[in-house]
Amino acid sequence: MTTPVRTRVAPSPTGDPHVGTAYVALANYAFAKKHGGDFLLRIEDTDQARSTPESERAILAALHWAGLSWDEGPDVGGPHGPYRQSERSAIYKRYSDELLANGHAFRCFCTPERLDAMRAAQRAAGTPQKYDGHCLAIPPEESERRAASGEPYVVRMKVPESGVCVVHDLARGDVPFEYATVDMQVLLKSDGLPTYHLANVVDDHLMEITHVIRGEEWMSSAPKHLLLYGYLGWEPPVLMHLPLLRNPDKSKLSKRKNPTGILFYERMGYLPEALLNFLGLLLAHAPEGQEIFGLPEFIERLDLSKISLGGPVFDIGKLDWLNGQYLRALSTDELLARTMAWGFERDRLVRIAELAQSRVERLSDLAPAAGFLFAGRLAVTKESFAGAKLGDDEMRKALALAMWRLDAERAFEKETVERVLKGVGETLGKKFRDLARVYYVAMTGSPTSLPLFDSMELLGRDIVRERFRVALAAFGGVSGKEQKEWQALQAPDQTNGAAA
RNA sequence: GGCGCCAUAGUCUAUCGGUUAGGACGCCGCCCUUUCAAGGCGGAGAGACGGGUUCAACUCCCGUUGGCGCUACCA
Repeated sequence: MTTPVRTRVAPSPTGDPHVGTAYVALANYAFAKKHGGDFLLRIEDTDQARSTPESERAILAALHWAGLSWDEGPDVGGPHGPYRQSERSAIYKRYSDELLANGHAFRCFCTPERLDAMRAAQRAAGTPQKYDGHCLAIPPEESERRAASGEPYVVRMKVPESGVCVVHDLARGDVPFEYATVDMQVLLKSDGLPTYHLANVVDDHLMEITHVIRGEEWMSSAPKHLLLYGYLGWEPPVLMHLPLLRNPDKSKLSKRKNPTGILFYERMGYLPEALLNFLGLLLAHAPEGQEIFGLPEFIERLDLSKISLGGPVFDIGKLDWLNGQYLRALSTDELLARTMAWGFERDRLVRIAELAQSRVERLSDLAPAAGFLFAGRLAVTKESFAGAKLGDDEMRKALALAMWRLDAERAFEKETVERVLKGVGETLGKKFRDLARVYYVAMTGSPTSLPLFDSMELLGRDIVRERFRVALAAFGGVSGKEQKEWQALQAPDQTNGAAA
């Protein structure tokens, strides 16, 4: 081993921490450790519109909760920083300029409208959809002049017109791609920030990443990346594409069909070591039995070149079994300590007691009244909703809109919940009073319970989302068509005072 | 549509030319047990299809079908 192995996970902070991120992180972490190398975490926040600091914090916290740690990263620092791409703009610009100067890239002044029209025409003609090279013909001087005059442009990479790019994948072997099918990817957006492709290649090189282990969705951009390494005169890392986690119906794991948030599993009461073990099972399987193992053993048995390439279904049933095994292996003291830390902290108990106090007549009433706050999924059926003043479709709509709109909120305090739920009432033209019963049943399992908004805050976003999903499923779910129609329903205007 | 990846039971997988195709989850049954779990024991259940290559194919090759991904100034 001449150069030390270095791997990384590079999440984009655009949403809730995803189990897929933990899966990729685990593979990278274990691979690096197996070879005595370093694992680092980099934040890919070049999408200004969608990236948020809250999401970044949540992702780091969730990965730490899962039991993963990194040698370098935005929170722990390191010699190759900064580890947040938004803080590295000048670096990308420099290489973009170099590519421009070398003639490996060119400025493209095409408007979004022209590109749309171009794609529409290509679709109609049935030809491959890719950039047509319109701005390739612009002479360098003119390109310079137009850029200097302030005309908006992007930088695109050039791609050979013919020939084949062979991608060496650690698990799949050689995968050939015709250059003719590779698009002239945008490297630098008109806002001056890089796209994933440029930032990724530059950072992986500068951070001395030796093995890029990432999701299979990147497979088809590998030729672009390899081309960039070549243009920049750099040695490309070893590539390895991991199969994607799937829903039970084999589609790519999505939160519409499944809980995908790491924090959901935490709130459901899964142990991090069980979740990691479960993910590890999808990456390295023991020939004979022995499915329960910790990180050290996992590192030892991992062999990415032998990984099973079919996308594995994220089988929650198996996770349940595994988690049960871990729970039973705990001493009673440990089990109790873990349970207390998980959902019975004193502060939380105090809040619950405050909510319940006016509703109890005996001390024995308290635990039953608050039970739903300590449960995971509720056993609600369509019958649970009987007695509401709304029709089935109205209830489904009320449930679905609340779920989607809550998803879109950054915060999850009771005020947020109240505003959103009441807003749904306005949208539907219903008194919130009539909607409330539906929400009570979905959230607490009963039409009468502790105050709704406080309870939802206490439950937390992940459990709330799952309860909405379960309630909706009890009604048969929402069709794709309905989803489109309903999401188009105007949310109450924030300017009309509701937010004040 | 184009390009690419993938294909063993419902699910996760072992096998790397010669096996009664092994294990785990789930399911079913039995045992244990005041119930229910847990635990123990047992059972049902798989090589997508069609061609090759070979003495021999789940395993290698080709095709078909199916699933998935990519096809953005998102990652």
